[in-house]
Amino acid sequence: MSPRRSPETPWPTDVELQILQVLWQGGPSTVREVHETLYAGEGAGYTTALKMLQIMHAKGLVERDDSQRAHVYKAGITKQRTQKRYMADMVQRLFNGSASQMVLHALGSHPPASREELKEIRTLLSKIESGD
Amino acid sequence: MSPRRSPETPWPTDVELQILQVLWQGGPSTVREVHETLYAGEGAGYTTALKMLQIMHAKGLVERDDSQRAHVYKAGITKQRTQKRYMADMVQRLFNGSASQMVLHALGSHPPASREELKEIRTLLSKIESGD
DNA sequence: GGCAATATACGAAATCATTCGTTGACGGTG
DNA sequence: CACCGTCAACGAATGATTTCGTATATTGCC
Repeated sequence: MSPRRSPETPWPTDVELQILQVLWQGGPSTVREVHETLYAGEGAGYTTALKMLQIMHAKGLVERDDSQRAHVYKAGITKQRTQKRYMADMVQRLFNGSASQMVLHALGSHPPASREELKEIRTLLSKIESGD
Repeated sequence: MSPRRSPETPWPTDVELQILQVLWQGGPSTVREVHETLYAGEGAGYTTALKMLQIMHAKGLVERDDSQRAHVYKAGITKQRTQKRYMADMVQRLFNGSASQMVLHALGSHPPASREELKEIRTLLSKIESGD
């Protein structure tokens, strides 16, 4: 009956997050594509990317289509959900659970560049203020 | 000429961050105090806390007064600066450098509880809008 | 069929974070 | 002085992450 309780994917590590970014950005990709995008020329070798994707598959962080010879991997968790998860964790661990404190920090350190962004934030604030 | 380039402290790990929280919260503390606060009854043993503080001292994450038998440790980095650093990193790695996107996420997932917080955010927005 | 290119799979090394056990020093109390 | 509790120091075990080398399978092509 509960709406959608995923089996709780583990936290992506740093490298895993980089790979997820590639998949979020470029969509389902082969190992080669991920490797080219992430380590173009420099960086880790092909088998490293392969191993990482295999590990991530075992963890449920990516899904795999192995119907072709070159398996195709796609993100197993959405960018949205991951962002939310990291945010919640950071709020808890670093801002004593106060999202507002974090927002103030964010706006103070990295003020929004565009007028549209400011407007978006104001709109959301109003929505919250009016009781959602 | 550059204003104040600290020798770039390494990122605190999870456990290290917990310890820093204790020091930020309770001020300079002995190993015993940190241990009691963090692992009261449950959790890691005393020597683990000691070892962690020694490691953190070697990394420059904490400072130490060893003039007494029970050494006194205090945070070597401020909470403010650490918050800012984590934020910047997260914005870069998870929000494509857009702080606004992160703010929207934060406000969407964890709306501010109090009216004061909302007001604070609005005030900061105005300040930003008026060209700082 | 045999070869070259490209793929997956697997195991192992290197590094780091975390935890603990043990040792030796210090300090107060009887 | 001898004892007991507390302390710092150190080394080592464990587990996770990341990297790579090697083995093996598949495909297309001559």
